[in-house]
Amino acid sequence: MSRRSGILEFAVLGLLRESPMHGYELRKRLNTSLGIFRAFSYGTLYPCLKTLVANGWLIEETGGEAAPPPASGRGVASTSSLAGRRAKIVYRLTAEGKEHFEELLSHTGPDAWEDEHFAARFAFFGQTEREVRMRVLEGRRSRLEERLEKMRASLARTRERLDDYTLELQRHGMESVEREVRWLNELIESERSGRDQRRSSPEGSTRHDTSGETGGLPRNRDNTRPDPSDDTK
Amino acid sequence: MSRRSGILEFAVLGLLRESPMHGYELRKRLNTSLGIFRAFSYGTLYPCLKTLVANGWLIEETGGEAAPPPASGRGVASTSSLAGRRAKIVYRLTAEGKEHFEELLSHTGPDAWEDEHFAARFAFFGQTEREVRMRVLEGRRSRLEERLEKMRASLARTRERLDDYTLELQRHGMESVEREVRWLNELIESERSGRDQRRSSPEGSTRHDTSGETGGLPRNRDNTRPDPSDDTK
DNA sequence: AATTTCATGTAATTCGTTACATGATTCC
DNA sequence: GGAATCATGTAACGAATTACATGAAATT
Repeated sequence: MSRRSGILEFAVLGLLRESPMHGYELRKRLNTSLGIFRAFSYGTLYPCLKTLVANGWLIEETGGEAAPPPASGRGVASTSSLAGRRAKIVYRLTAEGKEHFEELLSHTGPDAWEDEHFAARFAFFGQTEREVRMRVLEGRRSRLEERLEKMRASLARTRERLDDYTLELQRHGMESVEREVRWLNELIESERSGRDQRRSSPEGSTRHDTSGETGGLPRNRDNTRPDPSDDTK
Repeated sequence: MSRRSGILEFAVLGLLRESPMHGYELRKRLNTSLGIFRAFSYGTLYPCLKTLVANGWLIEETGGEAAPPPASGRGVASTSSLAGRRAKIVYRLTAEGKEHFEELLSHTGPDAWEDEHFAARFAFFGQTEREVRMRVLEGRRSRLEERLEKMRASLARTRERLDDYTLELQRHGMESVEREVRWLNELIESERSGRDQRRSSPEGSTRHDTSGETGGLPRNRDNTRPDPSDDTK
């Protein structure tokens, strides 16, 4: 069976949906373009790709002609077409894969509000139905509000017994969560007022500049860990 | 050898240093008092405790293995069945354990600036030498600044190709990191001004006033609340 | 009396990393 | 021709979770 990672599977499917890629590039996109994801290692990625192929969500397209059974008629010639470099194994989403991804997109389990999961969901909001986006945002918010409740309670209970540093750490942690809640509030407000009803095409952006004041933070801790095989190094 | 979790080991040692406890309580402290820690499960905690005992850093104190262990005379031994009642096991730090913990406290490897590790270190700053605190805070800060650099680069590189949501996620992530940097700056400033408040000779007596932080951390506000139980699950 | 909370554990499983191998291509 | 980077994998291990199993104490 292939109860693979969930988040990795989801992200891979989502990225490949935009365009076919080989493993190496995929990993880079995972770490940079979707900055939220922690750096998955090849030891994780490649086996996952195999599983996805085995499930029929992906097919491999080898660029090399050495293989006699290239069954599927693919028009992608080994050279020329792809900007200068030629990859060994290009993964492409199958129809079933696409279907599976859509299904994952619309399925909102209570998993979807957890830190990493939420970030992954959010990263593909461009492909997500508005209704689902709402559910995810609101789910996340109430998850955080729960968390806040506990933190407040704990703080009240232990206030006297702790030293300044511990207290400060808790205070800071709580503030972070509060910020994320505010951020979510703004996003939800945006969705409601119908900011952009988008479709999957990456069109121009209505960016408000990066110095915007939409305080808060989703990706709290554990983002990227140092990685031996890290890019941009 | 037991290259156990590192952070769990560290936290357990640190908590037990303050006072002996049994496993169940330990876990609660891990989740609440030191709110930063993700909720370790019993499946993680108990085996870890065993390892620590095996290493000689802890000893188990069962209700008293001699004959009459009931502590305060109570309905003991009602279970006619032998084997003694299943007693609480209180763990106490041994001298070696204490020594080991001090060693961990003063050792600053590049691990120490990683997210979870850092939080654990910070939580025990009360027991930590000022000099070491400085190293950890500054190490953490430069780790984050590195991170920011990468994020900025990535953002600049991909700005055009991404949709609004992805961009927003990245923006938000960056802001979070920036915010933590500012926090660290304040803390570092506090440490600096807290040191040698009175008549500072660079050396002199190395009194460590672990409790009365003259520098003063940013104070926090009141949150009074009663509260029933809590448990992260 | 029944339920909840306290308390301790184990086995199987999931998720992911490190370290190791290998080779092709590009840049200097 | 040698280094760096691109590219793909595997085996061994690591850390932590879940689900299971047990039982005592306190509450209702």
